[in-house]
Amino acid sequence: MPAPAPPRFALIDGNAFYCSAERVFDPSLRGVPVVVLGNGDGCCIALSPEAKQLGLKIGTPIFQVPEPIRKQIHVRSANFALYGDLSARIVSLLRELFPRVEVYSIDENFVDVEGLADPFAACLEARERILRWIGIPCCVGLGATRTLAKAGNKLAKDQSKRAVNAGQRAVFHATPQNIEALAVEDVWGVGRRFAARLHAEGVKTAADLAALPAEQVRARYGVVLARTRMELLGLPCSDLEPEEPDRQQLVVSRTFGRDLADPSEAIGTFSTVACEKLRKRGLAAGAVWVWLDGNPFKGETFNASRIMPLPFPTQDTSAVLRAVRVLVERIQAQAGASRRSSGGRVLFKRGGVGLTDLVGAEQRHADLFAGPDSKAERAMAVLDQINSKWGRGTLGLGAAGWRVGGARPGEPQRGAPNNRWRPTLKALSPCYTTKWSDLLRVR
DNA sequence: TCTGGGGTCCTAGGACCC
DNA sequence: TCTGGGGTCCTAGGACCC
Repeated sequence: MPAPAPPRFALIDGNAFYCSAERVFDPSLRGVPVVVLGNGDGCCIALSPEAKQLGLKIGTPIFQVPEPIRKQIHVRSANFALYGDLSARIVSLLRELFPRVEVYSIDENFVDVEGLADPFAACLEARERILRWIGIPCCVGLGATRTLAKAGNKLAKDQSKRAVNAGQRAVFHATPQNIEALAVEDVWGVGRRFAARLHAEGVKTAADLAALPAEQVRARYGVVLARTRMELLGLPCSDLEPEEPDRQQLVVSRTFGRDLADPSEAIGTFSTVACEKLRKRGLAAGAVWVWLDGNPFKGETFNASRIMPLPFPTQDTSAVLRAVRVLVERIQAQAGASRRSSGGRVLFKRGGVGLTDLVGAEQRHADLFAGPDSKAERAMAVLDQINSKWGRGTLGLGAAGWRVGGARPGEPQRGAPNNRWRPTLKALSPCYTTKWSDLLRVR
């Protein structure tokens, strides 16, 4: 058998990242089952190993967890400001150690290990530093392709779980010859649908997928999976992308705290947040869309979306809000019409705003009639400055001046009084690293 | 009572144009 | 009334990712 190709890529991934992040500043959470809940304290979105051992699954609504189990777990509301900050610290640490780093997600980074004398040792060292300096335990996968590095990462997680010497075993070099232990559904690029079809064909492991004829994969599953198969064989079809590509769209959506007959305030707030993100990235939106869904858990299957092109790509919240108001009214009219015969009305459970046809704000060509409205956009810049200094929601527009960020228990609700659509968070940890008021006190 | 949020890419089919 | 090929753009739907 030929010697496996040396690894070119490594994937460094924080273990149960949100749970580990909560543990960094709260030692009482270490060694005990920790669960982090998503929007409105709805579903479990992260589980510590101890929580997984209790049989909890990602995505389970917390109210479905049996009471005896719930008594044993420590629950936190998702605190993305904290997680994002710790993630950025990991990235800057990695940039000191490796020539190229691709930020793949909040808890995963690909790095370039090509040409290193001892890639395995380099990754072990990176893992050790992240653990010691930032406090997040990681696993590392190495491979000749990004797909193999991903596979190695999963195998490293599996073997370090059982190992006595967890540090050493948290790094795994995956090769086309040693991936038979990886279930095909755990291959990067194989989701639920493909996994079911592959199983039906008798393809159970990553090695089985790699062994399928190329044409067969191409014909039955498309080019994406065909590339995945190539990468499992050690033939690279993709490289690192150290530069973040320009966004194509920007979405803000939520499940409402309760069912709403009139979701316009909530949608207005999402629009405000979306526009803040837009300006932060130096982008302008050429079109706006809105969608609203009923509550499928109560048998309400209504859902609809509407899009509106803007006369000129804009960064101006008030221009977006004007479009959004029309779109919401149109969807409400459609919902009303669909219920007129039955005499009922539609209650909405979930909705969102999308900004699309994004362009760089500086790349827009001036248009005498359509804009940009530079006066309005300067006003937006001032608004952003004030909100970044005093906190999101300090200042807003009349049509949407209510608060979005997670208020903690006891914190007064700023903004419009009628914001009951927003779920309250019961167990939000302090923003230890991003808010002066939440700095840890040592005494 | 309470059921996550934010993205990308590919493909097929239709409209439209030459 | 019948008859063509080829290109592009757009959209909707389906698959995937974290």
